[in-house]
Amino acid sequence: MTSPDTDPYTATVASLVRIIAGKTGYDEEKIAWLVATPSKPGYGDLSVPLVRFRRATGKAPEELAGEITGDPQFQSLPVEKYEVVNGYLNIWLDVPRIAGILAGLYSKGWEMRVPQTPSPKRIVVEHTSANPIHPLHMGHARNTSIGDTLARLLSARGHSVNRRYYVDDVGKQVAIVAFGFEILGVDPLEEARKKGMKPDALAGWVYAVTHTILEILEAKEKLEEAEEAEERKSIQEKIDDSMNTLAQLKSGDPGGYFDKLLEGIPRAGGPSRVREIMLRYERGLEPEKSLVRRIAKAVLEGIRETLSRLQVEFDAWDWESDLVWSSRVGRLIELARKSRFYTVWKGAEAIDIPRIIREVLSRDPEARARIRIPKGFEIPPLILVRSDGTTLYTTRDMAYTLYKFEQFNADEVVNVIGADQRLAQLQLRLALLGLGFRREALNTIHYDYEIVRLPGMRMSSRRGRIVTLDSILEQLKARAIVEVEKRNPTADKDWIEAVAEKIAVGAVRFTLIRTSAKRPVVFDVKRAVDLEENTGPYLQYTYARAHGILEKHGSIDYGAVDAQGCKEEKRRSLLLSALRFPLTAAKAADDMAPEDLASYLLRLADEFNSWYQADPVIREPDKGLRECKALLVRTVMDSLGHGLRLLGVPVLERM
RNA sequence: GGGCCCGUAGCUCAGCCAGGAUAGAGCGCUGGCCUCCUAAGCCAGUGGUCGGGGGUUCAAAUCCCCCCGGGCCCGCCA
Repeated sequence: MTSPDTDPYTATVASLVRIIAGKTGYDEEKIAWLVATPSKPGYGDLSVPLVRFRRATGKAPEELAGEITGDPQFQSLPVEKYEVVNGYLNIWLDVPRIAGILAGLYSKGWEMRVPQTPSPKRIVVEHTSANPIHPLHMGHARNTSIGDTLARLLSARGHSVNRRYYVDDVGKQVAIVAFGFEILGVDPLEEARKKGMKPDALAGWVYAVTHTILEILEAKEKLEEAEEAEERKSIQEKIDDSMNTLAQLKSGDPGGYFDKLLEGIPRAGGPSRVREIMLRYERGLEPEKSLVRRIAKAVLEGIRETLSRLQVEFDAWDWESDLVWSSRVGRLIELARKSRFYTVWKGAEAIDIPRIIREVLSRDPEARARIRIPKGFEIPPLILVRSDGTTLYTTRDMAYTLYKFEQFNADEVVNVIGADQRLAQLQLRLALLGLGFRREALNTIHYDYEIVRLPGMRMSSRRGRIVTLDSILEQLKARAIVEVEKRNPTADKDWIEAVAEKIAVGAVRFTLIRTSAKRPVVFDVKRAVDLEENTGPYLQYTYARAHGILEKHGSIDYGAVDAQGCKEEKRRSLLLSALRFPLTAAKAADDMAPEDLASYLLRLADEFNSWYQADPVIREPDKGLRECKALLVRTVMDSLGHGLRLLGVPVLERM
């Protein structure tokens, strides 16, 4: 755990933890977290809750404290003093000694980094995977921010990470946009360029209009068949609602498309043509094959452009249709048919999930622990194939899960998918378990996150009622430009714009990462556009401030550092806080909890800003003390910089 | 009906998994700080029956049970 390039604080914690683990038998990782986070200042820099170990060890707090502090290893640690109070062993570190060691490391070109995991794995992180029918909205942005940040954290921790985007081009939604463009008779990429739009934005509109018109046509058919007044009334209400949506969509017509769609959709067969496109595409038949692919590709181009603004990149783009055409899905279905869990349910081919639970899961304690099923929770059989022979999403997703393991020779596959798909993901893992893919089933992790809502409503791409990520970025950027100009009146336009762009990106990514994934967020544009405290830009600003100080100060003379300067209360506390970065980042990676890193960085920035106000660096007359303070700034800056990079928040040297 | 998630200051959220030392930030509100390293900042003040009720424990925001409120899921959709 401790390598020669570990900073002295992290190394000290590691040693102390080892000592305690030896005396108590507790897990090192759990102790590290307890010890390194005293609840309040005044309780030491490290704090050992002795009472907690009483149950396991039977040792009285004073006795255990004596054993720990009497250990020869403990005596060699940079400890200034310690005391036993209220069942705690509170330890004050010898911060000047730590600062001295740190200065020595820096002078030799040392770089701070996240401690490497003792058990590196090969991990696939699949995220975003938005359907290629519309631009990314804030819901996708949460997925993207979480997924990309997880990938960065895991990779920094020493795992091999593979980032994949699943292009879901098989299915009804894509067929609907394709139908729309077929009627318009235009190429989405060319047409979007002509209208000065992004192709995904154009497609999103075409999708919403086509979908709504189809909905109305289908409802009208039902209305004719319906006999009861009650039923007729409810159908009529739905139609009225859709008509309203349609009217709103019409006002966003990029130019002469609306009427063409309105007339063309019924004439071309409406819903039946959509079904036909779907069927023929899944079989890889022309011209539908080229039509659908061309549109999906155009939309992806728009999506990719947005993603690159967010500094998100993928190692692979996996087309769902390729899995079907290459008969991977077919082979999986064949395998299922031979399985003893194959069944027919509601007249369709299916996998008997309840039986897998009874006969496999309940006899496999490890599997039961990894695939947790709520007690009393009924999971229905999983239907594999539609009556018309086309496949279902979950079936294809099973084939895809296996594909991901295979492609990267992965130990673990993390799927960043909304919490609304929990049941489907559970079914998928159980089905894989039943088909004999135990390793894959147990190592597929559904990293679920809650939806993003708009104040008072849920986003709906079917109705074109979404807040696109692009529009949020633009609004943020516009605000940021004003702020940057204010502070840099003489700077040139390009520089200002580039900085504002990074501020916008930082603001979006940070807001989406800082609250835990389990909490539903209401996305308030006004609040998101705020650039003040507790935001990404606040952290960027703090980093830039630290950078500015060091720039003015010039290169640090590490040999001249007066380490005793770090005895002063604010300085010693700030140095230790900054040095908590490696442990914090490692824990955030292991827990897959980016929000923990986010709140650590905010606390560090707060502490730095507070100190900055009170204790001048450059104007410090005493040379040794000045270098000591510069070392402090350097350490804070490194922690902030590394932290921001892990969160995908762009680092700015000036803003 | 069943299941999962959430409920902490007026608002947005940490803390809960691994129970312990006076429950923390930010926004808001009140008052102060730029001849001085970026005021996107700092300082001081304001503000909490930790949804409610039981239980376990020397100790509960944290663990267990019940209830209430909100969201989501239970499709030959994805």
